[in-house]
Amino acid sequence: MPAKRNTNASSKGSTSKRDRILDVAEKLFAEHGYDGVTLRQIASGAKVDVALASYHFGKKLDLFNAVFERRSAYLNEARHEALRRVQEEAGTAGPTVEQIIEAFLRPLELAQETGDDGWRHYLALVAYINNSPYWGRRMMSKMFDSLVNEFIDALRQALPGASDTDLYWCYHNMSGALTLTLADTGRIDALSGGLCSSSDFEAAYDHMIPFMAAGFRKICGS
Amino acid sequence: MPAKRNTNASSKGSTSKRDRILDVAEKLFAEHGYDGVTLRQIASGAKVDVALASYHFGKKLDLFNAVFERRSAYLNEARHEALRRVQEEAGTAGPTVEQIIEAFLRPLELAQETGDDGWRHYLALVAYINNSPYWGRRMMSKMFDSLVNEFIDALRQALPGASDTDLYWCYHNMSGALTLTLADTGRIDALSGGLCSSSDFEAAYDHMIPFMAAGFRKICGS
DNA sequence: GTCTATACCGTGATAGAC
DNA sequence: GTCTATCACGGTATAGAC
Repeated sequence: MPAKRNTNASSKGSTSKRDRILDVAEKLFAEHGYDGVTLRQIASGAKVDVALASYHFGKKLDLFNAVFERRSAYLNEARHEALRRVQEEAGTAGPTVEQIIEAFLRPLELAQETGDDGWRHYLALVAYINNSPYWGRRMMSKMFDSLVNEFIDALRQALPGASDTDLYWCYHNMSGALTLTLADTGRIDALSGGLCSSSDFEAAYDHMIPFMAAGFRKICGS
Repeated sequence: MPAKRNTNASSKGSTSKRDRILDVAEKLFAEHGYDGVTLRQIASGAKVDVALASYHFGKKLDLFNAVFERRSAYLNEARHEALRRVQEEAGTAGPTVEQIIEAFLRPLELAQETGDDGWRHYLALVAYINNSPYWGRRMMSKMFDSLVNEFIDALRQALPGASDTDLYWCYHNMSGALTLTLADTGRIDALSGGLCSSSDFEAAYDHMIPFMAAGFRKICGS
């Protein structure tokens, strides 16, 4: 799951300055939030002049939006496609809850494991935004509501008789667990005394998918 | 679940300036994060001079820590007590997964519903910190690991044969869902077209508790 | 001890010269 | 595209009022 341009961190010399600004901004915004990062830190990390970020993107907020939007189309497409595939395979019966959740989540794991750190940082940034009362309200719906509602539609079909409020609350639970996974805070490492690692995305999703499916069935099952 | 001093927002005139600083800082840090708030905004909101925060708390970071710590002892005690109570009621058989999770989560709902906005803001701040790669690493363990491990011990007993890695990953899922609930971002409101509200904490926990119990049983069940 | 006024000095975003 | 200047704002120290 590569981005369109070369976003491999190991080849910084060959990426355009514009892309380097986006890469560094992505990483820093993900770790420190919007206000925790200065344009000077971004410029310094990208080895460009302070003013170049403004030249390419305008205001700091515009750069923030540019980072958030850069990978969104690709990601939405990958998840949409994953859902379409399980629906096609399942035929008229429709896919199971597990299959739908798998289609919702696995593309994220794949992105995190491409070896392109950019995807890890990007998804940590999505986690930051989704969990923020300030940014979440402003930025999540435009970018993700359409895709999420596709999945909720599929779940509604797989769980006949489920009320919409139950479906949305179950989605909320899944979204929260996913958000904390994307944030990759190292918390589970400390809590478990090193037994688990928040960077072990395979383990995270392997546990998340059946866990969430069971939760959905419990609340929304017939 | 009142704080020791008067933290009712409606009686600002009667609270000490020191407490007003904590109250305003709590609210602003929860919404905008550490770097998104200036001492001047806090002072202005509390209707005190800029220098007073430094006088009482020292550096900005010390104020941040003071806010984070102010309600933690009370909260940990309430949750510890809730666990102790279900354990006592259950006797030697030990409490069920549902009872343990209920003890873990309900005290938070109660705090959010006291009518004291301070508790809502405080818990949103905990959500901000827990989901932050930067702050989560630095602040969560010291404050919450001891309590969380009590609950994990109880769950280990209620789910004999469960591996510790499974238990920790299940806890991670629950913690993520809880974190997003505490953050109170209004996301579910927009997504559901107003059908659900992230401020409807009763609905949130009523859906969360059986959902999480089912997830734990699925992953850790015998 | 509690609190305010003010000053200091570094740093931030951004505009404009080149 | 780059460099520099600007000017507001940030955290914090200090002096002293009550």
